[in-house]
Amino acid sequence: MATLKDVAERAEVTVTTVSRVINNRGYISEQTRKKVYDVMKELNYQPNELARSLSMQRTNTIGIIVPHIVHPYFAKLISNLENAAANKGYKILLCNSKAKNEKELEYIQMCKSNRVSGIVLCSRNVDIEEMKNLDIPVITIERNLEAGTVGIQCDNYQGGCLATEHLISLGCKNLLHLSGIKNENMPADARAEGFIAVCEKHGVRHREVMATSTIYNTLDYHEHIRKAIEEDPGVDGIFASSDLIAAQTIQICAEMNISIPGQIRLVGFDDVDIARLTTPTITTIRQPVREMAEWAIEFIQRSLDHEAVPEQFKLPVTLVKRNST
Amino acid sequence: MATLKDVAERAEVTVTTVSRVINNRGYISEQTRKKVYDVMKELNYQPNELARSLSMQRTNTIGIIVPHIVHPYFAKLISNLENAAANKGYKILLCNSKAKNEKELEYIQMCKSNRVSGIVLCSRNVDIEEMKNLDIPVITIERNLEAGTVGIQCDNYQGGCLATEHLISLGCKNLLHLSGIKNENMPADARAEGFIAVCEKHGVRHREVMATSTIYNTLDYHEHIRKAIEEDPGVDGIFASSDLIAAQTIQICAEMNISIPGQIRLVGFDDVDIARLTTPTITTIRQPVREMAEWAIEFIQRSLDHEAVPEQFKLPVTLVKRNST
DNA sequence: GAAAATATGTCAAGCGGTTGACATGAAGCA
DNA sequence: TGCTTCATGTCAACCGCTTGACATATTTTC
Repeated sequence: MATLKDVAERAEVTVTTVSRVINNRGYISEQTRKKVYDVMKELNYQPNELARSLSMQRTNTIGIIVPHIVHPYFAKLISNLENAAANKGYKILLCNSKAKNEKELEYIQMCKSNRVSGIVLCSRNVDIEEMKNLDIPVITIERNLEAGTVGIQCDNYQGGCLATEHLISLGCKNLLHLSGIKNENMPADARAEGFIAVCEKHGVRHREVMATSTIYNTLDYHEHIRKAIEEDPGVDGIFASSDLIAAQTIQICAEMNISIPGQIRLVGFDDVDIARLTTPTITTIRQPVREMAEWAIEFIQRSLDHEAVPEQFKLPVTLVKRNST
Repeated sequence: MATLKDVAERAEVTVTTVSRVINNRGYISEQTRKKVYDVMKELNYQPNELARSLSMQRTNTIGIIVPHIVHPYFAKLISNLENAAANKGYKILLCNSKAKNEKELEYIQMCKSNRVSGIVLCSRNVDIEEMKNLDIPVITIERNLEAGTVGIQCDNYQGGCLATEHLISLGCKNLLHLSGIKNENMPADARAEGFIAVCEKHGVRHREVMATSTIYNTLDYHEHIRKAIEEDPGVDGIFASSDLIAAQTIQICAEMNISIPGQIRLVGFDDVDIARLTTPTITTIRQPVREMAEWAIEFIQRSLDHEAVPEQFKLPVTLVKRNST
C-alpha cells in the first residue's frame, strides 16, 4: 500500500507538504494541493489511521458495550449510536458482553488497549473500581454507575407512572407489572416504583412479578408470563417493562384465549420496532433513544475537550397509544 | 498511561525482555515472567494496540458493513459475526451504510485506512471496480459480487422451493409471493425462482409482488401488503421473503379479518426472533446464520494465511414449522 | 569438559505519520 | 527598498511497540 512518502516522491514535494495538504495546516498553493490530491488518487492512497492515531495520541473510535445485540432495544440503541458517532467522524468498536462480568472487563481492557476516545457502556456488572484508573470517558446508558462517570437514562419513574395512569384511566382495577431483573445498577427498577406509586395513589389492586437473570439472558419470558397470569386470573391490565415482554404477553394471552385489549389491556416499554409488528400493536412508553445516543456521543466529545458534563442526565418519556389498550 | 518502557524500567529489565514476555517469544524464566506480569498489573499497563498493529503490520479488526442495524436479520447477523470474531480474537468495526452507495464506499475506505484484517460486506451497491485494488479480503453475505471476492449465501432457491412445497402440501391453490426488492446483486431473488418453479411444477396458480426500494429503506411494507392482498382476495397461501414482511402480513390480515392459518397460510424467511414473537408464530425458512457468520470469519482468516477459499459458498436452509401454516 | 540450551541484555531500525524549528525564495505593497 | 505574507523545503524527534543481530552469562546434558 502506498505511504505518505510514496505520495511525496511522486508529487515531487516533501512529506511535510503532503501532511500539510492532508491536515490542512500551514500555507499551501492551490497548485500543489491539486497535484498532491491527484497523486493520492493515482496511487489509491489512504492514510494509515493507525500511524496517525499513534502519532496524534488520539483515535476517533468509540467503544460500545452491550449485553445483547439481537435484543431490539439494544439493536436500536446501537443503530442510533452508530449514526450519531458517524455524524461526528467517529467509528464504532462493537462489543457484546452477553451480560457477563468477565466479558465486560475483557472488553473494557480491549477498548483501552485500542485507545478508544470513549466508551458507551450499556451493560454493567463491573466493579466500579475497574473504571477508576481508566483515563477514558465512560458514558452509561440506562445503567447506574456512581464513580464519576456520566449516566444517561430516560425518566423510568415517569414512564412507570404514565403507563399505570393510562391503564387506570381506561378502567383497569387489577394491575400486574411484569418487571425485568432486579438490579441496583439498573434504573429500570424505577418503572416498578412509578407503577406502585400510582396504583397506591388510586387505591388500585396491584402486583409485581420479577424475572430471573436466566430468563433475561435467553430473552424467553413465555413460561414466566403464563405463570404470572395463571396465578391471578382476574388481571385486567398489564404493564410490561419492555416491548419484548409485552409481545410475549400477547402470545400467551392468545394461547389462553384472553383478548387484548378486550379482557386485558397491555402497555409495554421502549417503543422498539416489535411494538409495531405484533397483533395488536403495543401501546408503549417511548424512550427517546435517538436523543440519548446523540447526547452520549456529545458528552464523550465534551469530556475529551475537558468541558463539564452532567453526572446524571435524564430524558423524558412519552406514551404512545396503539391497539393493545 | 504506562508504556512498555515504564514497565521495563520498573521491572529492571529491558523492553526487549518485556516484549518477549508479552508475545511469548524466546527464552524467559518463570521468575522474570512473573516479575514483569506483576509490574504490568501494578502500573495497570495495557499494551497500545495501535503501536502494536502499526509495527506488526496487522490488526485484529474486522469491518462489518450492513444496510440496517435494527432490521432483525442484520441484528442477528451482526451478533453472530461479533461472536465468531471474538472467539478468534478479532474485534468488530461496525458500519451502517443505510443501503446508500456513497456511504458504502466511504466505509470501505475507512476500513482500509484502519487496516482491517477483512471486511464482511452485507450491503452492496458499490461498483466492483472499487473492490479490486483493495488488498483486503472481502467476504459478502447474501450478496453477489463476482470480482474475486468470497460470497456466502444460504440456498435461497431451495428455501423458495421448501416454502412453496409446504404451502401446496397443505392444500393451497392460489399462492402469493411477497418478494423483496429486485436486484441482480441479491441472491434472495432465487427465492422467487424456487417459488415459481414449484408452482409451475404442481400447476398451482401463483403471483409475485415485488417491493420498491423506498419500502425496503423504511422497512414498512404494510400498505404494500394490503394492496397485494386486495388485488386478489382469493389468495390462500403467502410466501413472504422475510419474517419482517410476514409479521406485517399477519397484522394486515388481522385488520382485514382474514384468519391465519385458517384462510391464508403464511410462510416467512430468515427465522429471526420476531418469527417467534408474533401471534400466530411464523412458519419460516431458517437461514443458518450462525454457520454463515462462522464461515465468514474463517474465510477471512484463510485469506490472510493465503489459503484457498471458495468463490461461492452455499449453505442449506430448513423449514421451521410454526403456527402460521 | 565441551557443546547445547536457556536466560537476558544492548543496540537500533522500522512501522507511517505528525509536528516544531528553521531556512529560503517569491510575490505584494507601502 | 524593505517588510510582510505566502509557499515550500530540510531535518529530525516522537508516538509505542516489534524484531533481528549479536553478545554474554549461567545451566544442562551427554
